[in-house]
Amino acid sequence: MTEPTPEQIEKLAIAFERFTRRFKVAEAAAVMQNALNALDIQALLFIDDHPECNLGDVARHLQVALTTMSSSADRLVRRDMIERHRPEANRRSVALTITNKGSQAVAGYVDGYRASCKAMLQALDPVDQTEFLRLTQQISEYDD
Amino acid sequence: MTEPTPEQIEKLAIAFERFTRRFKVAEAAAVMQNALNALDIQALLFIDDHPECNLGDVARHLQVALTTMSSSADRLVRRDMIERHRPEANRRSVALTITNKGSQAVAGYVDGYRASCKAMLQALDPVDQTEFLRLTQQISEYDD
DNA sequence: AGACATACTACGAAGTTCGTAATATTCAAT
DNA sequence: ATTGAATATTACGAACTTCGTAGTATGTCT
Repeated sequence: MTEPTPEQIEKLAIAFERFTRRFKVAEAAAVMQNALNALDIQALLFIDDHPECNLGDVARHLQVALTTMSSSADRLVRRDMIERHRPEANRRSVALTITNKGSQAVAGYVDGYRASCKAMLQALDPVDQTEFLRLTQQISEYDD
Repeated sequence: MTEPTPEQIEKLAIAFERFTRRFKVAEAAAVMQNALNALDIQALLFIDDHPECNLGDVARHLQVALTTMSSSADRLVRRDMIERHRPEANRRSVALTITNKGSQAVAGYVDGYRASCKAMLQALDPVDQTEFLRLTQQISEYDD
């Protein structure tokens, strides 16, 4: 692994700052659409991916206090996005599952995210598209 | 300008999700360090880039209500990160300038951001580094 | 059964956002 | 020079979010 030059890092920082703005805008739009805040959306995405997970799991993943997650769950339940229920196996915990309405919200968010990804790829010609994809994957798999 | 395939989009979405997490963590760390919230940090970055700017400029750029920006400026002034003063040219407005302490906070944030960029580039060999940089710049310049 | 750990909820304090209204200043006519 | 409208910000308060403390219910271990 060779050290990237400061100039390269600088250029990447500028470019990255610019194209991640697109994603922030997309996320903000998703927030507006369902009147959910950023935390609640992230929680919903996690619950969608981890059915029957409990509050502690989500709080740990999102690095917020347990009570904060409890409030978030309250809001999501109130909006019919998720359901709480006590599993017989361990009745101290709550199992969180997504509802149809919650799934739709997730789908909406994911669509927005994909649209941003698509817009990025469309800036490139086909050869560069596959090249960019390869490099991006390599970076995402490289765990320091 | 060819349509990317759904598979490509899907793969990019997954990879992108993963490597942007690094930036979120870096930003969260910056927030912790100075006990500033995300809005205040973004405001500080803008003020650093636009000395003598006024509240409206910042509010418009960050897409928040003017009153929200006023509160943010209160907090930044209270923490000695910026200074407000009334320019003689137009005494209705306030000119915002960064202080030494504010500059240090910006430098800390920028360092964190660059470190993330560097970590990304280090996942690639030198040839791919320049290639990735080229593609990233091309995307950031497209449709702006 | 008792002691302790686990998983969550209730409540309240502190902080953030933003709408409404008020203030100060500038500009443009009259 | 004065009035009126436009501009730029601040004061205030309502609604909401986060999180710490304390409490409840359940599980585990001896």
